[in-house]
Amino acid sequence: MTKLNPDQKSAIEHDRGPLLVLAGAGSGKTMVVTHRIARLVGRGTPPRAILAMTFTNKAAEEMAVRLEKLVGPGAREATIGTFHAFGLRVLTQEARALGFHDGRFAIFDQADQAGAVREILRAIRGNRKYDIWAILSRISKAKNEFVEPEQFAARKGDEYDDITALVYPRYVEALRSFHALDFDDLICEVVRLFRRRQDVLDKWRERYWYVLVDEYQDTNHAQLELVRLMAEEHRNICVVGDDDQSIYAWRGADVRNILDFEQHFPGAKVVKLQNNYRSTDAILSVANVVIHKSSARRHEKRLVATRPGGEKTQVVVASDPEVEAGFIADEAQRLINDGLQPRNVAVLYRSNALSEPIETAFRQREIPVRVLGGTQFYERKEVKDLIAYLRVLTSPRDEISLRRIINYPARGIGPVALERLATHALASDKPLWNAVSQASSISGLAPPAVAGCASLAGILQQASHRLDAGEPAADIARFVVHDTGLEADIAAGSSSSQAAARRRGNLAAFLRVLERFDQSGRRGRDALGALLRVLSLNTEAEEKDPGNVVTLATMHGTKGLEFEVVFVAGVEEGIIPHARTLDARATDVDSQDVEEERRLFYVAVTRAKARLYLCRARHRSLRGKPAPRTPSRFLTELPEELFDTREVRDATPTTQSMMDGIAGLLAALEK
DNA sequence: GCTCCTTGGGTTTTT
DNA sequence: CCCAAGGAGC
Repeated sequence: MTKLNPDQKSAIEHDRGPLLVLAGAGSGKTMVVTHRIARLVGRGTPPRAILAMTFTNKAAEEMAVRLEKLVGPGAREATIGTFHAFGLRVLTQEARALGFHDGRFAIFDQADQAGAVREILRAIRGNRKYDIWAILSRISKAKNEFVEPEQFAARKGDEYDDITALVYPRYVEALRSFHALDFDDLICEVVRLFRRRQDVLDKWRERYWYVLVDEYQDTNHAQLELVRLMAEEHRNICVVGDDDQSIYAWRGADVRNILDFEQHFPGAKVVKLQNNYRSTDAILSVANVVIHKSSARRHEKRLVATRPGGEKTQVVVASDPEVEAGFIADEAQRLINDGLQPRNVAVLYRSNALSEPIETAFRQREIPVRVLGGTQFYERKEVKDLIAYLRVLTSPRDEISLRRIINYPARGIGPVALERLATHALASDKPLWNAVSQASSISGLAPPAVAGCASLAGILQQASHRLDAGEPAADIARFVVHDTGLEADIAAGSSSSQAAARRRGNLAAFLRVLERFDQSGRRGRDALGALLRVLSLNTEAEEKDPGNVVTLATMHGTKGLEFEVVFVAGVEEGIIPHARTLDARATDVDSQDVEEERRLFYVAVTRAKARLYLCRARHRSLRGKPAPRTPSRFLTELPEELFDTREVRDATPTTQSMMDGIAGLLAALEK
């Protein structure tokens, strides 16, 4: 795509001052961003003065690679990364200004956050069971809007707001005492720091002359504030995004950021990229119908196809998910046999739980696939367990990690003993870890618990000495895995030898990550702690070269990607739109959620360049119970002339021969 | 008091 | 189908 259209040109050549690029799907967005940076560099801006923030690691990676192709190795001087990575970078460098004088803080992922809330709920002794995620989502929303616990409590709300008002202050306090930051803090704490320390803010402002934000529609309020602080002086802020692809409101994203950009940054230039270079007209017609039925407030725009004609969309109705998966794999196989590259095929679904039959169907046919997302590598239990041990080493105040491993593998420290340790820690105003390492001097602990504490403390202290002595992290991790009995527990605790092998494989993969870290020559507690923090942002597994394989992914997971052929599976009411957005009883819904589902479907449709299949099953078992399924409203809304429908039924030999048998019987009767 | 086993309840998307 | 709370043995 060497020829630029006038809109692309004006976005690239815009010089100074705020710029909003409304980049429709497939309109050459990444090209515009990278060319714009390249042009700045070409005209004398040093790459290190450029800050480009994205939303996902994948997008950052993509941008960095493409920029390097344009401007050469100098591009590496530019700061390109996710908002959270940038936040971590600032907080790490400014650790002293933050009160983490030793720099030994942990980053809490969602599981850790949930653990903290669970502890708090237990302490409150609520007689009711609460949905922890609903509470966390409210806390997160409040944090991102800089609503302090007191202000939150002063507001009136529903029952979940009430319980959140109780949990929120304790949650903030808990994280502080654990020396931990959650994902939201990585942004919010930077904003707070910049607001309170003009000198620090000035330093970072001077460093970055130009600020770019990709996928701007996905930013939340705190991110807007960060962008404002970084850019309000020189006002060289360029944001790129598409409100029609805003699909992260559930995570706090506020689409008003992109809708109101011109108010936030007066005098902004606005460029709309509406030429679509990706999809055929046939596919784009479907996309346009989907998005124009939206009732949400949007920037008015209409994608115009540059590829006329094209194959009609196929709507596929299968009897059940296995048949659906079988059809998709067979059809993919057929297209691949006709010369299509596997890497040009993707299968998209609403939630990871739907991937299983599809993955199985591809594997049965020996078509190579990669499954994006799913249980993230660093969230697998065995990996998290080992990480928890290492986090206790590098950040001993991280009580959530300590609680995770204090009695795993089992070493005699049961709930009662743990409670006693915690009480003792609280009374002496010391971290829980101190209580564990001095368990023998705590009265009222059962002998097995004392022994367990001694064993745990012994292992960790030995590991700690080795760490300080400069031993490689991988060796220390191997020591921990072996001496704690983690290794033995994997063998004993797995349901099958296959499962055990897989878990061992995950551990081995994590050890390889540590080995690579060791090879970089970095040693010691603080270096390992820094690695663990970076890893917690790096949720993608370590596969940089996927090879020539079919992609299986959630609709969220493929934003920004494109494929010749796209299958969307499970286009059923209750899946897309998801039941949770339709169910009034759900604790977190509002009416905008269905519109977000629509945009999500739109994102899925616009991934396809040449062929689009929208598949659904008539029956699907959810949670073990089989249930009849109806087509998604996004399907029934489509005018009939835009697609062809085909029905696929189970074609297993038994069914087939039964049909043959009946046909034969009928034929005989005819005579 | 701890561990194991059973039971029962709950499942979106991701930095 | 997988994790978290509850009940019986050591």
